Amino acid sequence: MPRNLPRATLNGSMSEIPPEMSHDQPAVRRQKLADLRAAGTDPFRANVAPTHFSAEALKAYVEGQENVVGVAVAGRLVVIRDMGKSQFVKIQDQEGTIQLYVKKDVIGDEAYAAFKKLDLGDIIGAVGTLFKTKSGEITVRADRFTLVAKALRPLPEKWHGLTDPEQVYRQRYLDLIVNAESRKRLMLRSRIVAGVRRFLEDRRFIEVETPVLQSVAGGAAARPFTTHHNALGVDFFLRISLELYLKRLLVGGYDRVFEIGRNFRNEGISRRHNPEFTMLEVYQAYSDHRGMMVLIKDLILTLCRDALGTTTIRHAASGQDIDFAGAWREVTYKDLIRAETGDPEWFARSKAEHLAAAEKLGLKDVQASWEDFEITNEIFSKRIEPALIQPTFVLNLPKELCPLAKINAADPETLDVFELCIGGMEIAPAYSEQNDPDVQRAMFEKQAGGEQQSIDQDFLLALEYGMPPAGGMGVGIDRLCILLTGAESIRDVILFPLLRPAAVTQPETHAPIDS
RNA sequence: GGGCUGGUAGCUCAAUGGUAGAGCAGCGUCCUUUUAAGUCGUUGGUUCUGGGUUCGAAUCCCAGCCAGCCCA
Repeated sequence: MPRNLPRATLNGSMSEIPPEMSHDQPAVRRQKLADLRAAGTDPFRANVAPTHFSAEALKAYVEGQENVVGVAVAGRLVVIRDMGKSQFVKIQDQEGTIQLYVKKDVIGDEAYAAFKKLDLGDIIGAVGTLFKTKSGEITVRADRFTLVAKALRPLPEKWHGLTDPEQVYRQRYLDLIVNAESRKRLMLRSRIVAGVRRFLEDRRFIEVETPVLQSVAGGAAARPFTTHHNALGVDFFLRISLELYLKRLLVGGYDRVFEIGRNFRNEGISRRHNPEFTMLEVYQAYSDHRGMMVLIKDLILTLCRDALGTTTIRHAASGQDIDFAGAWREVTYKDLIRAETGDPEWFARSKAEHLAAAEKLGLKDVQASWEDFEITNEIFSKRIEPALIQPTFVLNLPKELCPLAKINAADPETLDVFELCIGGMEIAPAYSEQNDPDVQRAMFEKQAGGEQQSIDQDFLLALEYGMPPAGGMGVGIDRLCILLTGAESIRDVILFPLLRPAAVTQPETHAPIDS
Protein backbone atom coordinates (compact mmCIF):
# COMPACT_ATOMS: atom_id res chain seq x y z
CA MET A 1 0.00 0.00 0.00
CA PRO A 2 1.34 3.43 -0.84
CA ARG A 3 1.65 5.58 2.25
CA ASN A 4 -0.50 8.39 0.93
CA LEU A 5 -3.68 6.27 0.98
CA PRO A 6 -5.69 5.28 4.01
CA ARG A 7 -5.42 1.63 4.94
CA ALA A 8 -8.51 -0.39 4.23
CA THR A 9 -9.94 -2.28 7.14
CA LEU A 10 -12.16 -5.28 7.61
CA ASN A 11 -15.19 -3.16 8.25
CA GLY A 12 -15.31 -2.34 4.59
CA SER A 13 -13.92 1.13 4.58
CA MET A 14 -11.95 1.90 1.50
CA SER A 15 -9.58 4.28 -0.11
CA GLU A 16 -10.98 7.60 -1.21
CA ILE A 17 -11.75 7.66 -4.91
CA PRO A 18 -10.35 10.88 -6.33
CA PRO A 19 -13.31 12.73 -7.88
CA GLU A 20 -11.62 12.92 -11.25
CA MET A 21 -11.44 9.11 -11.31
CA SER A 22 -14.97 8.41 -10.10
CA HIS A 23 -16.30 8.05 -13.65
CA ASP A 24 -13.83 5.30 -14.49
CA GLN A 25 -15.91 2.39 -13.26
CA PRO A 26 -13.37 -0.38 -13.88
CA ALA A 27 -10.76 1.62 -11.96
CA VAL A 28 -13.16 2.19 -9.08
CA ARG A 29 -14.00 -1.51 -8.96
CA ARG A 30 -10.34 -2.51 -9.09
CA GLN A 31 -9.73 -0.15 -6.22
CA LYS A 32 -12.43 -1.89 -4.21
CA LEU A 33 -10.83 -5.22 -5.03
CA ALA A 34 -7.42 -3.95 -3.97
CA ASP A 35 -8.92 -2.72 -0.69
CA LEU A 36 -10.49 -6.12 -0.03
CA ARG A 37 -7.18 -7.83 -0.62
CA ALA A 38 -5.36 -5.33 1.55
CA ALA A 39 -7.84 -6.22 4.28
CA GLY A 40 -7.05 -9.89 3.86
CA THR A 41 -9.94 -11.21 1.77
CA ASP A 42 -9.69 -12.28 -1.85
CA PRO A 43 -13.13 -12.72 -3.39
CA PHE A 44 -11.75 -14.89 -6.16
CA ARG A 45 -10.54 -17.46 -3.63
CA ALA A 46 -13.82 -17.67 -1.76
CA ASN A 47 -16.70 -20.02 -2.43
CA VAL A 48 -20.17 -20.78 -1.12
CA ALA A 49 -22.49 -23.78 -1.07
CA PRO A 50 -25.94 -22.78 -2.23
CA THR A 51 -28.76 -25.09 -1.12
CA HIS A 52 -31.40 -23.68 -3.43
CA PHE A 53 -31.68 -22.12 -6.85
CA SER A 54 -33.68 -18.90 -6.69
CA ALA A 55 -36.83 -20.53 -8.03
CA GLU A 56 -36.56 -23.39 -5.54
CA ALA A 57 -36.06 -21.00 -2.66
CA LEU A 58 -39.22 -19.15 -3.65
CA LYS A 59 -41.10 -22.46 -3.56
CA ALA A 60 -39.58 -23.39 -0.20
CA TYR A 61 -41.36 -20.53 1.54
CA VAL A 62 -44.13 -21.70 3.83
CA GLU A 63 -47.00 -19.31 4.50
CA GLY A 64 -46.98 -18.20 8.11
CA GLN A 65 -43.52 -19.58 8.78
CA GLU A 66 -41.66 -16.28 8.58
CA ASN A 67 -37.94 -16.60 9.20
CA VAL A 68 -38.15 -20.33 9.86
CA VAL A 69 -37.06 -21.81 6.55
CA GLY A 70 -33.32 -21.35 6.02
CA VAL A 71 -31.74 -21.17 2.57
CA ALA A 72 -28.36 -20.51 1.02
CA VAL A 73 -28.50 -18.89 -2.40
CA ALA A 74 -25.90 -17.57 -4.79
CA GLY A 75 -25.89 -15.46 -7.90
CA ARG A 76 -25.09 -12.18 -9.57
CA LEU A 77 -26.21 -8.91 -8.05
CA VAL A 78 -28.55 -7.33 -10.57
CA VAL A 79 -30.54 -4.85 -8.51
CA ILE A 80 -29.45 -2.78 -5.51
CA ARG A 81 -31.91 -0.62 -3.60
CA ASP A 82 -30.01 1.06 -0.82
CA MET A 83 -32.15 2.52 1.95
CA GLY A 84 -29.46 3.64 4.30
CA LYS A 85 -29.39 1.15 7.11
CA SER A 86 -31.00 -1.62 5.08
CA GLN A 87 -30.90 -2.72 1.48
CA PHE A 88 -33.06 -4.70 -0.87
CA VAL A 89 -31.01 -6.39 -3.56
CA LYS A 90 -31.71 -9.03 -6.16
CA ILE A 91 -29.44 -11.82 -7.21
CA GLN A 92 -29.83 -13.75 -10.43
CA ASP A 93 -29.01 -17.39 -11.05
CA GLN A 94 -29.80 -19.94 -13.74
CA GLU A 95 -33.40 -20.27 -12.61
CA GLY A 96 -34.34 -16.64 -12.09
CA THR A 97 -33.92 -13.97 -9.45
CA ILE A 98 -34.57 -13.73 -5.74
CA GLN A 99 -34.60 -10.73 -3.48
CA LEU A 100 -32.37 -10.43 -0.44
CA TYR A 101 -33.05 -8.11 2.48
CA VAL A 102 -29.89 -7.03 4.20
CA LYS A 103 -30.34 -5.22 7.49
CA LYS A 104 -27.59 -3.54 9.41
CA ASP A 105 -28.77 -4.69 12.83
CA VAL A 106 -29.11 -8.27 11.56
CA ILE A 107 -25.76 -8.80 9.86
CA GLY A 108 -23.78 -6.37 11.98
CA ASP A 109 -22.00 -3.10 11.35
CA GLU A 110 -18.84 -4.47 9.78
CA ALA A 111 -20.57 -6.83 7.37
CA TYR A 112 -23.09 -4.15 6.49
CA ALA A 113 -20.37 -1.66 5.63
CA ALA A 114 -18.74 -4.32 3.41
CA PHE A 115 -22.10 -5.06 1.78
CA LYS A 116 -22.50 -1.41 0.88
CA LYS A 117 -19.28 -1.62 -1.10
CA LEU A 118 -20.67 -4.27 -3.44
CA ASP A 119 -21.29 -3.36 -7.06
CA LEU A 120 -23.92 -4.42 -9.55
CA GLY A 121 -22.56 -7.49 -11.29
CA ASP A 122 -20.70 -8.90 -8.31
CA ILE A 123 -21.36 -12.55 -7.57
CA ILE A 124 -22.27 -13.34 -4.00
CA GLY A 125 -23.65 -16.06 -1.83
CA ALA A 126 -26.05 -15.37 1.05
CA VAL A 127 -27.45 -17.41 3.90
CA GLY A 128 -30.67 -16.46 5.61
CA THR A 129 -34.32 -17.19 6.18
CA LEU A 130 -37.38 -16.70 4.03
CA PHE A 131 -40.05 -14.11 4.72
CA LYS A 132 -42.60 -12.13 2.77
CA THR A 133 -42.30 -8.37 2.43
CA LYS A 134 -45.06 -5.87 2.94
CA SER A 135 -45.79 -5.98 -0.78
CA GLY A 136 -45.83 -9.77 -0.78
CA GLU A 137 -42.47 -10.66 -2.32
CA ILE A 138 -40.79 -13.75 -0.94
CA THR A 139 -37.36 -12.60 0.18
CA VAL A 140 -34.28 -13.94 1.93
CA ARG A 141 -33.48 -12.08 5.16
CA ALA A 142 -29.70 -12.37 4.98
CA ASP A 143 -27.78 -13.39 8.08
CA ARG A 144 -24.47 -13.31 6.25
CA PHE A 145 -23.06 -13.02 2.78
CA THR A 146 -19.85 -13.81 0.90
CA LEU A 147 -18.44 -12.10 -2.17
CA VAL A 148 -17.14 -14.86 -4.46
CA ALA A 149 -16.38 -12.93 -7.65
CA LYS A 150 -15.84 -9.23 -8.13
CA ALA A 151 -17.19 -7.79 -11.37
CA LEU A 152 -14.57 -5.39 -12.65
CA ARG A 153 -16.77 -3.97 -15.37
CA PRO A 154 -20.24 -2.44 -15.10
CA LEU A 155 -23.26 -4.29 -16.46
CA PRO A 156 -25.37 -2.91 -19.28
CA GLU A 157 -28.38 -0.92 -18.18
CA LYS A 158 -30.98 -2.91 -16.29
CA TRP A 159 -34.12 -1.56 -17.91
CA HIS A 160 -33.33 -1.56 -21.64
CA GLY A 161 -30.70 -4.28 -21.53
CA LEU A 162 -28.34 -4.68 -24.44
CA THR A 163 -29.85 -3.75 -27.80
CA ASP A 164 -26.94 -3.44 -30.22
CA PRO A 165 -27.23 -6.70 -32.18
CA GLU A 166 -23.51 -6.87 -32.72
CA GLN A 167 -22.77 -6.71 -29.01
CA VAL A 168 -25.57 -9.16 -28.28
CA TYR A 169 -23.88 -11.75 -30.51
CA ARG A 170 -20.26 -10.98 -29.72
CA GLN A 171 -20.77 -10.68 -25.97
CA ARG A 172 -23.55 -13.21 -25.55
CA TYR A 173 -22.68 -13.52 -21.87
CA LEU A 174 -23.82 -9.93 -21.34
CA ASP A 175 -26.96 -10.53 -23.36
CA LEU A 176 -27.72 -13.55 -21.17
CA ILE A 177 -27.18 -11.56 -17.99
CA VAL A 178 -29.41 -8.63 -18.87
CA ASN A 179 -31.90 -9.79 -21.51
CA ALA A 180 -34.40 -12.18 -19.98
CA GLU A 181 -35.86 -12.93 -23.37
CA SER A 182 -32.56 -14.20 -24.75
CA ARG A 183 -31.99 -16.24 -21.63
CA LYS A 184 -35.40 -17.84 -21.99
CA ARG A 185 -35.13 -18.48 -25.70
CA LEU A 186 -31.71 -20.09 -25.54
CA MET A 187 -32.67 -22.17 -22.53
CA LEU A 188 -35.67 -23.37 -24.49
CA ARG A 189 -33.28 -24.57 -27.16
CA SER A 190 -31.50 -26.70 -24.58
CA ARG A 191 -34.81 -28.14 -23.50
CA ILE A 192 -35.73 -28.91 -27.11
CA VAL A 193 -32.45 -30.73 -27.71
CA ALA A 194 -32.83 -32.64 -24.46
CA GLY A 195 -36.40 -33.48 -25.48
CA VAL A 196 -35.21 -34.86 -28.83
CA ARG A 197 -32.75 -37.16 -27.07
CA ARG A 198 -35.34 -38.39 -24.60
CA PHE A 199 -37.88 -39.00 -27.36
CA LEU A 200 -35.48 -41.06 -29.45
CA GLU A 201 -33.97 -42.97 -26.57
CA ASP A 202 -37.49 -43.91 -25.47
CA ARG A 203 -37.88 -45.51 -28.90
CA ARG A 204 -34.61 -47.43 -28.60
CA PHE A 205 -32.57 -45.25 -30.91
CA ILE A 206 -28.84 -45.25 -30.16
CA GLU A 207 -27.01 -41.93 -30.09
CA VAL A 208 -23.66 -42.03 -31.86
CA GLU A 209 -20.87 -39.67 -32.81
CA THR A 210 -19.33 -39.84 -36.27
CA PRO A 211 -16.33 -38.01 -37.75
CA VAL A 212 -16.35 -34.29 -38.31
CA LEU A 213 -13.05 -34.48 -40.21
CA GLN A 214 -13.65 -36.38 -43.42
CA SER A 215 -11.58 -36.94 -46.53
CA VAL A 216 -14.73 -37.00 -48.68
CA ALA A 217 -17.47 -34.64 -47.53
CA GLY A 218 -20.58 -36.37 -48.76
CA GLY A 219 -24.27 -36.74 -48.07
CA ALA A 220 -25.27 -33.34 -49.38
CA ALA A 221 -24.48 -30.84 -52.08
CA ALA A 222 -22.61 -28.02 -50.39
CA ARG A 223 -19.19 -26.41 -50.36
CA PRO A 224 -17.15 -27.77 -47.47
CA PHE A 225 -14.58 -26.09 -45.26
CA THR A 226 -11.09 -27.49 -45.62
CA THR A 227 -8.55 -28.03 -42.93
CA HIS A 228 -5.21 -29.77 -42.55
CA HIS A 229 -3.82 -32.47 -40.35
CA ASN A 230 -0.18 -31.77 -39.66
CA ALA A 231 1.09 -35.17 -38.53
CA LEU A 232 -0.53 -37.02 -41.43
CA GLY A 233 0.23 -34.20 -43.84
CA VAL A 234 -3.27 -34.56 -45.26
CA ASP A 235 -6.09 -32.11 -45.97
CA PHE A 236 -9.51 -32.88 -44.55
CA PHE A 237 -12.96 -31.48 -45.02
CA LEU A 238 -15.34 -30.59 -42.23
CA ARG A 239 -18.49 -32.62 -42.71
CA ILE A 240 -21.45 -31.19 -44.57
CA SER A 241 -23.84 -33.90 -43.40
CA LEU A 242 -24.00 -36.90 -41.10
CA GLU A 243 -25.66 -39.26 -43.52
CA LEU A 244 -23.00 -41.52 -44.97
CA TYR A 245 -21.45 -42.52 -41.66
CA LEU A 246 -24.78 -43.17 -39.98
CA LYS A 247 -25.74 -45.48 -42.85
CA ARG A 248 -22.45 -47.35 -42.38
CA LEU A 249 -23.75 -48.05 -38.89
CA LEU A 250 -26.97 -49.48 -40.34
CA VAL A 251 -24.66 -51.83 -42.26
CA GLY A 252 -22.85 -52.50 -39.01
CA GLY A 253 -26.04 -53.69 -37.36
CA TYR A 254 -27.17 -50.64 -35.41
CA ASP A 255 -30.82 -50.69 -36.48
CA ARG A 256 -31.87 -47.38 -34.94
CA VAL A 257 -29.27 -44.65 -34.75
CA PHE A 258 -29.21 -40.91 -34.46
CA GLU A 259 -26.71 -38.14 -34.13
CA ILE A 260 -27.20 -34.54 -33.14
CA GLY A 261 -24.20 -32.93 -34.69
CA ARG A 262 -22.68 -29.87 -36.17
CA ASN A 263 -22.49 -29.54 -39.94
CA PHE A 264 -20.28 -26.99 -41.67
CA ARG A 265 -21.12 -25.44 -45.00
CA ASN A 266 -18.86 -22.86 -46.54
CA GLU A 267 -21.66 -20.70 -47.84
CA GLY A 268 -23.35 -17.39 -47.20
CA ILE A 269 -24.75 -16.15 -43.93
CA SER A 270 -28.36 -15.07 -43.60
CA ARG A 271 -31.33 -15.04 -41.28
CA ARG A 272 -31.75 -18.75 -42.04
CA HIS A 273 -28.12 -19.84 -42.47
CA ASN A 274 -25.16 -20.04 -40.13
CA PRO A 275 -22.02 -21.66 -41.57
CA GLU A 276 -22.06 -24.14 -38.70
CA PHE A 277 -25.43 -25.50 -37.75
CA THR A 278 -26.91 -28.43 -35.92
CA MET A 279 -28.61 -31.32 -37.60
CA LEU A 280 -30.42 -34.24 -36.14
CA GLU A 281 -30.20 -37.25 -38.39
CA VAL A 282 -32.19 -40.37 -37.62
CA TYR A 283 -32.07 -43.75 -39.34
CA GLN A 284 -34.44 -46.60 -38.65
CA ALA A 285 -33.99 -50.00 -40.26
CA TYR A 286 -37.05 -51.69 -41.72
CA SER A 287 -38.85 -48.35 -41.83
CA ASP A 288 -39.22 -45.96 -44.76
CA HIS A 289 -40.12 -42.35 -45.46
CA ARG A 290 -43.71 -43.07 -44.45
CA GLY A 291 -42.45 -44.26 -41.07
CA MET A 292 -40.44 -41.07 -40.77
CA MET A 293 -43.62 -39.04 -41.27
CA VAL A 294 -45.13 -40.64 -38.20
CA LEU A 295 -41.91 -40.21 -36.27
CA ILE A 296 -41.40 -36.50 -37.02
CA LYS A 297 -44.96 -35.56 -36.22
CA ASP A 298 -44.75 -37.48 -32.98
CA LEU A 299 -41.41 -35.84 -32.17
CA ILE A 300 -42.62 -32.29 -32.78
CA LEU A 301 -45.80 -32.85 -30.81
CA THR A 302 -43.80 -34.27 -27.93
CA LEU A 303 -41.44 -31.28 -27.97
CA CYS A 304 -44.42 -28.93 -28.04
CA ARG A 305 -45.97 -30.56 -25.01
CA ASP A 306 -42.76 -31.06 -22.99
CA ALA A 307 -40.72 -27.98 -23.84
CA LEU A 308 -43.35 -25.44 -24.86
CA GLY A 309 -46.41 -26.58 -22.97
CA THR A 310 -48.62 -25.90 -26.00
CA THR A 311 -49.22 -27.38 -29.43
CA THR A 312 -50.22 -24.06 -30.95
CA ILE A 313 -47.73 -21.37 -31.84
CA ARG A 314 -48.08 -17.98 -33.43
CA HIS A 315 -46.07 -17.62 -36.64
CA ALA A 316 -45.15 -13.95 -36.47
CA ALA A 317 -44.12 -13.40 -40.09
CA SER A 318 -47.49 -14.54 -41.47
CA GLY A 319 -49.67 -13.79 -38.46
CA GLN A 320 -51.04 -17.33 -38.65
CA ASP A 321 -51.44 -19.72 -35.75
CA ILE A 322 -49.81 -23.06 -36.40
CA ASP A 323 -51.60 -25.94 -34.74
CA PHE A 324 -49.36 -29.00 -34.60
CA ALA A 325 -52.08 -31.15 -33.11
CA GLY A 326 -54.24 -30.99 -36.23
CA ALA A 327 -53.87 -33.08 -39.39
CA TRP A 328 -50.69 -32.40 -41.35
CA ARG A 329 -51.22 -31.79 -45.02
CA GLU A 330 -49.77 -34.26 -47.51
CA VAL A 331 -49.29 -33.15 -51.09
CA THR A 332 -47.02 -34.14 -53.93
CA TYR A 333 -44.37 -31.88 -55.37
CA LYS A 334 -45.95 -32.17 -58.79
CA ASP A 335 -49.39 -31.16 -57.55
CA LEU A 336 -47.93 -28.09 -55.88
CA ILE A 337 -46.11 -27.09 -59.05
CA ARG A 338 -49.20 -27.65 -61.20
CA ALA A 339 -51.29 -25.53 -58.84
CA GLU A 340 -48.74 -22.73 -58.63
CA THR A 341 -48.22 -22.54 -62.40
CA GLY A 342 -51.87 -23.18 -63.19
CA ASP A 343 -50.68 -25.68 -65.77
CA PRO A 344 -51.94 -29.28 -65.42
CA GLU A 345 -49.53 -30.34 -68.19
CA TRP A 346 -46.47 -28.65 -66.68
CA PHE A 347 -44.40 -31.80 -66.54
CA ALA A 348 -45.12 -32.62 -70.17
CA ARG A 349 -43.74 -29.33 -71.41
CA SER A 350 -40.32 -28.44 -72.76
CA LYS A 351 -37.53 -26.62 -70.97
CA ALA A 352 -38.08 -23.61 -73.22
CA GLU A 353 -41.71 -23.44 -72.13
CA HIS A 354 -40.65 -23.78 -68.47
CA LEU A 355 -38.15 -20.95 -68.93
CA ALA A 356 -40.78 -18.66 -70.38
CA ALA A 357 -43.27 -19.52 -67.65
CA ALA A 358 -40.70 -18.95 -64.87
CA GLU A 359 -39.93 -15.57 -66.33
CA LYS A 360 -43.63 -14.76 -66.39
CA LEU A 361 -43.83 -15.70 -62.71
CA GLY A 362 -41.18 -13.08 -62.02
CA LEU A 363 -38.30 -15.41 -61.12
CA LYS A 364 -35.41 -13.21 -62.16
CA ASP A 365 -32.56 -15.55 -61.30
CA VAL A 366 -33.50 -18.31 -63.69
CA GLN A 367 -30.80 -18.80 -66.34
CA ALA A 368 -31.19 -20.47 -69.71
CA SER A 369 -28.14 -22.57 -68.81
CA TRP A 370 -29.98 -24.23 -65.92
CA GLU A 371 -31.15 -27.81 -66.05
CA ASP A 372 -34.85 -28.19 -66.63
CA PHE A 373 -35.55 -29.56 -63.13
CA GLU A 374 -33.71 -26.60 -61.59
CA ILE A 375 -36.10 -24.19 -63.26
CA THR A 376 -39.09 -26.06 -61.84
CA ASN A 377 -37.42 -26.28 -58.45
CA GLU A 378 -36.85 -22.53 -58.42
CA ILE A 379 -40.62 -22.15 -58.55
CA PHE A 380 -40.87 -24.49 -55.59
CA SER A 381 -38.27 -22.79 -53.40
CA LYS A 382 -39.15 -19.19 -54.25
CA ARG A 383 -42.90 -19.32 -54.65
CA ILE A 384 -44.27 -22.41 -52.95
CA GLU A 385 -42.11 -23.21 -49.92
CA PRO A 386 -42.32 -19.73 -48.34
CA ALA A 387 -46.12 -20.03 -48.41
CA LEU A 388 -46.25 -23.41 -46.66
CA ILE A 389 -46.93 -22.12 -43.16
CA GLN A 390 -48.97 -25.01 -41.76
CA PRO A 391 -47.13 -28.34 -41.40
CA THR A 392 -46.96 -29.83 -44.88
CA PHE A 393 -45.37 -33.04 -46.13
CA VAL A 394 -44.27 -32.46 -49.70
CA LEU A 395 -44.04 -35.92 -51.26
CA ASN A 396 -42.49 -37.45 -54.37
CA LEU A 397 -39.74 -34.95 -55.12
CA PRO A 398 -38.09 -35.22 -58.56
CA LYS A 399 -35.35 -37.81 -58.71
CA GLU A 400 -32.67 -35.26 -59.69
CA LEU A 401 -32.92 -33.62 -56.27
CA CYS A 402 -31.41 -36.43 -54.24
CA PRO A 403 -29.13 -39.31 -55.18
CA LEU A 404 -29.51 -41.15 -51.87
CA ALA A 405 -33.21 -42.03 -51.92
CA LYS A 406 -35.18 -44.82 -53.51
CA ILE A 407 -37.00 -44.26 -56.78
CA ASN A 408 -40.77 -44.31 -56.49
CA ALA A 409 -42.19 -47.48 -58.06
CA ALA A 410 -45.33 -45.88 -59.50
CA ASP A 411 -43.63 -42.76 -60.86
CA PRO A 412 -39.96 -43.45 -61.63
CA GLU A 413 -39.37 -39.74 -62.21
CA THR A 414 -39.79 -39.18 -58.48
CA LEU A 415 -38.42 -40.37 -55.15
CA ASP A 416 -39.83 -42.03 -52.05
CA VAL A 417 -39.12 -38.97 -49.92
CA PHE A 418 -40.79 -36.10 -48.21
CA GLU A 419 -39.80 -32.63 -47.29
CA LEU A 420 -41.54 -31.28 -44.23
CA CYS A 421 -42.22 -27.56 -44.51
CA ILE A 422 -43.48 -25.45 -41.63
CA GLY A 423 -43.53 -21.70 -41.23
CA GLY A 424 -42.29 -21.27 -44.79
CA MET A 425 -39.11 -23.17 -44.00
CA GLU A 426 -37.79 -26.57 -44.89
CA ILE A 427 -37.59 -28.29 -41.52
CA ALA A 428 -36.94 -31.93 -42.31
CA PRO A 429 -36.24 -33.95 -45.43
CA ALA A 430 -36.63 -37.72 -45.17
CA TYR A 431 -36.08 -40.64 -47.50
CA SER A 432 -36.66 -44.25 -48.04
CA GLU A 433 -32.93 -44.84 -48.14
CA GLN A 434 -31.30 -46.26 -51.21
CA ASN A 435 -29.68 -49.58 -50.27
CA ASP A 436 -28.95 -51.05 -53.68
CA PRO A 437 -25.18 -50.58 -54.00
CA ASP A 438 -25.18 -50.63 -57.80
CA VAL A 439 -27.98 -48.08 -58.13
CA GLN A 440 -26.29 -45.95 -55.50
CA ARG A 441 -22.98 -46.07 -57.37
CA ALA A 442 -24.69 -45.08 -60.62
CA MET A 443 -26.42 -42.16 -58.92
CA PHE A 444 -23.16 -40.95 -57.39
CA GLU A 445 -21.29 -41.22 -60.67
CA LYS A 446 -23.97 -39.32 -62.52
CA GLN A 447 -23.94 -36.59 -59.87
CA ALA A 448 -20.14 -36.41 -59.71
CA GLY A 449 -19.73 -35.91 -63.43
CA GLY A 450 -16.06 -36.63 -64.00
CA GLU A 451 -15.03 -35.98 -60.40
CA GLN A 452 -14.45 -39.50 -59.12
CA GLN A 453 -12.59 -38.27 -56.04
CA SER A 454 -15.81 -36.72 -54.73
CA ILE A 455 -17.41 -40.17 -54.45
CA ASP A 456 -17.23 -41.87 -51.07
CA GLN A 457 -15.99 -45.27 -52.22
CA ASP A 458 -15.91 -46.74 -48.73
CA PHE A 459 -19.59 -45.95 -48.31
CA LEU A 460 -20.37 -47.82 -51.54
CA LEU A 461 -18.21 -50.71 -50.34
CA ALA A 462 -20.20 -50.79 -47.11
CA LEU A 463 -23.48 -50.97 -49.05
CA GLU A 464 -22.18 -54.03 -50.88
CA TYR A 465 -22.15 -55.88 -47.57
CA GLY A 466 -25.87 -55.21 -47.29
CA MET A 467 -27.73 -52.36 -45.62
CA PRO A 468 -31.22 -53.06 -44.31
CA PRO A 469 -34.03 -51.06 -45.89
CA ALA A 470 -34.44 -47.95 -43.78
CA GLY A 471 -36.15 -44.66 -43.33
CA GLY A 472 -33.84 -41.74 -42.70
CA MET A 473 -34.48 -38.15 -41.79
CA GLY A 474 -32.59 -34.94 -41.18
CA VAL A 475 -34.03 -32.29 -38.90
CA GLY A 476 -32.56 -28.81 -38.85
CA ILE A 477 -32.41 -28.22 -35.12
CA ASP A 478 -31.72 -24.50 -35.49
CA ARG A 479 -34.71 -24.03 -37.76
CA LEU A 480 -36.89 -26.11 -35.49
CA CYS A 481 -35.83 -23.80 -32.65
CA ILE A 482 -36.59 -20.71 -34.74
CA LEU A 483 -40.05 -22.10 -35.27
CA LEU A 484 -40.75 -23.19 -31.72
CA THR A 485 -39.26 -20.12 -30.01
CA GLY A 486 -40.68 -17.60 -32.48
CA ALA A 487 -37.20 -16.24 -33.17
CA GLU A 488 -36.65 -14.00 -36.17
CA SER A 489 -33.17 -15.14 -37.04
CA ILE A 490 -31.04 -18.26 -36.72
CA ARG A 491 -28.56 -16.11 -34.81
CA ASP A 492 -31.10 -15.73 -32.04
CA VAL A 493 -31.17 -19.48 -31.38
CA ILE A 494 -27.40 -20.02 -31.64
CA LEU A 495 -25.44 -19.00 -28.57
CA PHE A 496 -22.41 -17.80 -30.48
CA PRO A 497 -23.24 -17.25 -34.16
CA LEU A 498 -20.41 -16.80 -36.61
CA LEU A 499 -19.32 -13.19 -37.04
CA ARG A 500 -16.44 -11.58 -38.81
CA PRO A 501 -13.62 -11.48 -36.27
CA ALA A 502 -13.55 -8.22 -34.36
CA ALA A 503 -10.38 -6.18 -34.39
CA VAL A 504 -8.03 -7.96 -32.04
CA THR A 505 -7.64 -5.78 -29.00
CA GLN A 506 -6.85 -6.87 -25.51
CA PRO A 507 -9.34 -5.59 -22.97
CA GLU A 508 -8.05 -2.29 -21.73
CA THR A 509 -6.50 -2.84 -18.34
CA HIS A 510 -7.51 -0.49 -15.60
CA ALA A 511 -4.88 -0.30 -12.94
CA PRO A 512 -6.15 0.36 -9.43
CA ILE A 513 -5.86 4.01 -8.57
CA ASP A 514 -3.17 3.43 -6.00
CA SER A 515 -0.67 1.84 -8.38
C1' G B 1 -21.08 -9.77 -54.06
C1' G B 2 -25.17 -5.47 -54.58
C1' G B 3 -28.80 -2.00 -52.20
C1' C B 4 -30.70 0.29 -47.78
C1' U B 5 -30.08 1.48 -42.53
C1' G B 6 -27.15 2.13 -38.26
C1' G B 7 -22.33 3.05 -35.19
C1' U B 8 -22.48 9.64 -29.98
C1' A B 9 -20.51 8.62 -22.09
C1' G B 10 -20.03 1.70 -19.31
C1' C B 11 -25.54 0.88 -21.15
C1' U B 12 -30.25 3.10 -23.48
C1' C B 13 -30.94 7.27 -26.37
C1' A B 14 -31.10 12.97 -27.77
C1' A B 15 -28.63 16.82 -30.41
C1' U B 16 -30.22 17.89 -38.72
C1' G B 17 -23.87 23.18 -40.07
C1' G B 18 -23.02 27.15 -34.61
C1' U B 19 -20.86 25.82 -26.63
C1' A B 20 -22.10 17.49 -27.57
C1' G B 21 -26.99 16.57 -23.63
C1' A B 22 -30.57 13.30 -20.70
C1' G B 23 -31.94 8.69 -18.03
C1' C B 24 -29.64 4.47 -15.86
C1' A B 25 -24.78 3.13 -13.98
C1' G B 26 -20.51 5.68 -11.15
C1' C B 27 -18.81 9.12 -7.10
C1' G B 28 -20.49 11.99 -2.40
C1' U B 29 -24.97 12.88 1.07
C1' C B 30 -30.04 11.52 3.45
C1' C B 31 -33.26 7.35 4.21
C1' U B 32 -34.23 0.04 8.48
C1' U B 33 -40.13 -3.34 3.97
C1' U B 34 -37.98 -1.34 -1.48
C1' U B 35 -40.24 -3.01 -6.65
C1' A B 36 -37.23 0.75 -13.01
C1' A B 37 -37.32 2.69 -4.90
C1' G B 38 -36.98 7.85 -3.47
C1' U B 39 -33.83 12.47 -2.21
C1' C B 40 -29.89 16.37 -2.79
C1' G B 41 -25.28 17.22 -5.20
C1' U B 42 -21.62 15.63 -8.82
C1' U B 43 -17.73 13.22 -12.37
C1' G B 44 -17.58 11.38 -17.12
C1' G B 45 -16.75 12.20 -24.67
C1' U B 46 -10.79 9.82 -30.05
C1' U B 47 -19.26 11.47 -31.71
C1' C B 48 -16.43 3.84 -35.44
C1' U B 49 -11.56 5.05 -38.42
C1' G B 50 -9.04 8.10 -42.16
C1' G B 51 -9.40 11.97 -45.57
C1' G B 52 -12.17 16.26 -47.63
C1' U B 53 -15.69 20.67 -47.93
C1' U B 54 -16.50 24.92 -44.54
C1' C B 55 -14.95 30.67 -40.70
C1' G B 56 -17.05 26.41 -38.08
C1' A B 57 -18.69 19.15 -38.90
C1' A B 58 -21.66 14.22 -34.50
C1' U B 59 -24.35 16.56 -38.63
C1' C B 60 -22.42 17.56 -45.55
C1' C B 61 -18.96 14.68 -49.22
C1' C B 62 -15.34 10.50 -50.28
C1' A B 63 -12.93 5.97 -48.71
C1' G B 64 -12.63 2.16 -45.16
C1' C B 65 -14.14 -1.05 -40.79
C1' C B 66 -18.16 -3.54 -38.13
C1' A B 67 -23.26 -4.84 -37.71
C1' G B 68 -28.56 -5.42 -39.10
C1' C B 69 -32.26 -5.89 -42.95
C1' C B 70 -33.40 -6.90 -48.09
C1' C B 71 -31.55 -9.02 -52.60
C1' A B 72 -28.07 -12.46 -54.96
